[in-house]
Parts: sequence; structure tokens; C-alpha cells
Amino acid sequence: VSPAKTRPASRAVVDDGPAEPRWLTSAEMAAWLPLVHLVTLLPQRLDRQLRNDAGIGHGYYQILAMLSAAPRHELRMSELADYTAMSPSRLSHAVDALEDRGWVRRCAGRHDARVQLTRLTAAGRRELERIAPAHVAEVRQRVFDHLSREDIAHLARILPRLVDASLAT
Amino acid sequence: VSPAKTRPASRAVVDDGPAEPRWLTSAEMAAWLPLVHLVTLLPQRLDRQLRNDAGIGHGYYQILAMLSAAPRHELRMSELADYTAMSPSRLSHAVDALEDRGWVRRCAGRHDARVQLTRLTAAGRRELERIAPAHVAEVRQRVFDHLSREDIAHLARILPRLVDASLAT
DNA sequence: CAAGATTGAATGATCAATCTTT
DNA sequence: AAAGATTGATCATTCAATCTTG
Repeated sequence: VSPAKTRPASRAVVDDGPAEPRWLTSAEMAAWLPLVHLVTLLPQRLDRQLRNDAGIGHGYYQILAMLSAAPRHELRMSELADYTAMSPSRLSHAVDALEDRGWVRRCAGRHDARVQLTRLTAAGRRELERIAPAHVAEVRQRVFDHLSREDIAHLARILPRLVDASLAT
Repeated sequence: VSPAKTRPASRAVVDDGPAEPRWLTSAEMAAWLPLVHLVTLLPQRLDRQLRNDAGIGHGYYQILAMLSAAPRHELRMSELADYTAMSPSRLSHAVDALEDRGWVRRCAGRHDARVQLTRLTAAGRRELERIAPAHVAEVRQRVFDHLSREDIAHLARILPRLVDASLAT
């Protein structure tokens, strides 16, 4: 994360400039490096399996899954964006693509004309049921097969805090 | 991750088909959902800060940082791909872009004509030193400010295992 | 033929600007 | 003016194919 230093950042006695940044400690690096690799590799692997099996990436899968779990199989765009951690723009493009495939359909909100509802179609539901088993198997093989119950509990305690922190702005 | 079920997947007594997949338990879901959000949001946030400050994403930053830490400030493409968890193709494109900016330069390997070395230029080094403080501050604010020493130790123990698991194939 | 690396085409994501409704 | 959502342009990433050297 930090550039290799040329010489110790010795400063004049009177120092108005910015303080030397607090670089990561070696204990922090021991968590940071694998975390960076994980956030790079895991989405890649999930995408690849789904793309081979279903022709869609993990983001698109999440949309189908969230709709499937929702009452009436429909959600507002803003809710979907929240649940999938996607930006409004990304979600809008993604729903376009899923609509082209016939797996979701947009319809206008009933109370507020600004909101758009996205509903899972019957074909979308069938597609999800078709591809879900292979996906959950992949998730098991990539992630949970390598974690003890304690590990899982640790992650369930730690990760939500990081998400809330990363979510800020 | 799983589709909402219509009816219990009751099967005939004689069952040749694939077994009902082992869906995630609620304890697993409590780790999985924030993990998915984290791998979506964290790269996004890191990218945004770096892009605003330096005009490059986090992947490009990693290349500069890895080169800066290497002996002679140079690495083979395959090593760089390993250290940054990038595919050879992605790395090649990224090095193109960094070369255009004048921050790295390619040169042929000395022993094996197949290998390409990428070296950090003086301008690249200066740029890295310029942008590193703001980046490390971002990493602290987004991640480490929210973790106890114990949390960090847990992650340093758990995450490498997940990376090795995700890295397989 | 395998290893190391690159290329171009196609897809996906991001940003800024925009539109409509409240 | 703010909330909800979309659009189009630009850039990044992926995949498959390719090229060169060992």
C-alpha cells in the first residue's frame, strides 16, 4: 500500500507541512493483502461460474435472487440497489439486460409515479431455479467448505461493520 | 443466494435425479451477505478515491505499489499478475495505460526472451509518493479504524485460506 | 507442445447530465 | 429543490485467439 521509502522522512524542527502518514503495520498488512486479493478474486470466480452456466454475472444473479425472495416477487429500484449494493445507474443498465432476456419486467409504482417496480417473470423464476443449485455449490466450494463454524461467526460479526464503514458515502 | 421455494422438494421414493442442493444456513447467510456487499463496495470506494485524486483505479495503484517494493523497482509480468491478483490480460492492458502516462516502462527480460519486465519510472515513483498518503488514509478510514486488534488477527488468519480457495483454478 | 505475454472484440461499470414527479 | 430513476459516453475487464520463445 505504501511506497518504499528512499530515506527516513526527517523533517526540520519547525514543520508546517502535513504529518508523515500512518502507514499500515505489518499486522494490518497481514489482513489487508489477502483482503485485497479476496475482493478481486471472489467476484471473478463467481462471475465465471455463472457466466458459463447461465450467461449472466453475479450482479445479475443477485437481482434475480433478491426479487425471488421479495413479496409478490417485486421490488423498487432503490430497494434492489440497496440489497445488491449496486449504484442506481448500474442497476438500471442491469435491469435493461435482464428485461431483454425476459427474466424481469418493469412496471410503474402504484402510489408514487416516480418509483419503478421490477418484477421477476415466470421465465426468470424458472431460470433462477435452474441455475441456483450450481451457484450455491460454487459458493460452498469456494468459501464455506474452508471455514469452521467459528470462522463463520467471526465473519458475521466483523464484516457487517466493514460494510457499514465502506457504505458511508 | 437461493430461490424462494414453491413447495417442499419432495421426491419419489426412487430418486435418480440430482439431490436437493445444500442451501446456505442462516448462520452462513449472516456471513455471506455482508461478504458479497464488501467485495462489491470496497473496490468501488478505493477506486473512487484514487480516481479523484490520481486518475487511476486501485488495480493500477497496486501495480505501482508492488513495483515500488520490488528490487530494482521491476517485476516480471507474471509476478506482477500474481501479486495483484490480476489476469495476464488485464495486467497487460493496465501496463499499457500506465506506460502511456509515463509511470512504468517495459523492457525485455535479460535471461529469457519470453519474459517482459516492467519497471517503475522516476515519474511513476514521484506520483506514487504523491498519492500514497491519501490512499492509506482512505484505507484506514474505510477499514482499520473499524477493526480491533483481535478482528485484524482473525481476518489475517481466515482470509488467506479463502484466497487460496478462490485462487484454485 | 508449454510458458509467457499480448491483442482485439464484446461486455460491463462508472460518471455526469438529464428527466419526471413530488 | 429533492427524490427516484434513466441515459449515453467513456473507460475497464473479460474471453478467445494469437504470437513468440524455450
